[in-house]
Amino acid sequence: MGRGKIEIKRIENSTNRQVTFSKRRAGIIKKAREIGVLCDAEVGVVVFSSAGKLHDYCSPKTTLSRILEKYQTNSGKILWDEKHKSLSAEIDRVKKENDNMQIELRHMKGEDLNSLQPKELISIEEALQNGQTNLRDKQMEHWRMRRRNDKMLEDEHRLLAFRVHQQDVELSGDMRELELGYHHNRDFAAQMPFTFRVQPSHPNLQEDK
Amino acid sequence: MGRGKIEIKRIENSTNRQVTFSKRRAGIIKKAREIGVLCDAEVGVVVFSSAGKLHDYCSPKTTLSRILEKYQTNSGKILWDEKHKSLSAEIDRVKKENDNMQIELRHMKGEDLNSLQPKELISIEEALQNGQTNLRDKQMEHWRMRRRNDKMLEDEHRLLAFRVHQQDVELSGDMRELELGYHHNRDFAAQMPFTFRVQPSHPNLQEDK
DNA sequence: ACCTATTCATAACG
DNA sequence: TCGTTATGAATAGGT
Repeated sequence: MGRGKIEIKRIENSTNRQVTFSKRRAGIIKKAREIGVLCDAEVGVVVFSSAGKLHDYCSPKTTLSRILEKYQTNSGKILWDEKHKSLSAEIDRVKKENDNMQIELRHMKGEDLNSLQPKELISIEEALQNGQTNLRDKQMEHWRMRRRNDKMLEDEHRLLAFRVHQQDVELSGDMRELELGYHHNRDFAAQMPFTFRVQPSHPNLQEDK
Repeated sequence: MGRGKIEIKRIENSTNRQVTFSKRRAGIIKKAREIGVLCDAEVGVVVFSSAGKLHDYCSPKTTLSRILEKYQTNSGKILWDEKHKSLSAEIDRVKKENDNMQIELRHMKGEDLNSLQPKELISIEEALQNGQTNLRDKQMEHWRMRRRNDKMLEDEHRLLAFRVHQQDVELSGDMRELELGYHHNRDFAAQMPFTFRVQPSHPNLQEDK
């Protein structure tokens, strides 16, 4: 049907194939709808284009799930049971993995050791030792980083304190200059060392709490 | 298409309906097959007649199960029955449990510690310490038990050695008694203390090898 | 099931 | 993707 007869074989021209797909898909779904109405049938259609795009139809008053459930009941055939099996197998697999890990974890915590051989105990001991070593390294790292941060903070505080002090002095210098006509070439450097010795726990420089 | 146009509404005549169903069903399935070949598509069709009879088609090189699985993946729609849902939920649950355990286990082994806070590191440290304590207790217990077993074995060996010696003496006594007419009331007790001091590694008392 | 007049679906093209 | 159209396919009604 069409301007020429066509052979039923894969259409190589991709554009043509796509067009034909659209038209025929619409045709099938129309037919499905019609048979549903005319013959009071339940119909479900699922089509994937070669590009993987999904199209489906399902007669009204029902759902694909229900149709498939009915399919399963009526055909008595697999469909879901296969899926059931694979799901169950998956559960078993994961649970087993789970059990093994649980056992290992218990052993690491020093539980359920009664059934173990001395050799096995030794390998656990090694694992624990190893874990502890790694852990301590990490803690040391944290500690160092923290100290470094503290140090930087401390330095920063000193700098800030110095600047604040510098401004104070400058201001009061200006004030006096204004009020009393003082010269402003006072020696700030003389006051620097003092200010520069702010302690880490300087009460006036509280951090976020 | 036919000798007259028909309205798309339920065919009341049951015979007609049945005939039309058969014809159109065949038509749909033919079309499904054709679109599968022409357009390289995957197609699944399920039809129930009003009488409840099942008919289906599925493009070759696949199965309805697989198509439906793909359907579920692509549409996000759920066409699972309750049993599947619960199985899937179970899988998710167990997998999550699994992941958590894996993480804990890694931590115990001193791996993947970078993301942890010092506080968390400390609790892991405690767990490791605890595990080690328990483990050492158990090892100590093994050690003690082994010592105890050795001791018992040793005692048993002494006893056996004594009995063997006793029999030797008894036999040789009998022999002499037979051969030389000796009396058999010799004092075995005098030899007991000596025999009783068999060393643990007594060369003459090899166990099963 | 088969037949066939008729309607429908659609291939090719714009 | 959409509209048109010539043509082959599907099928309603009858046997």
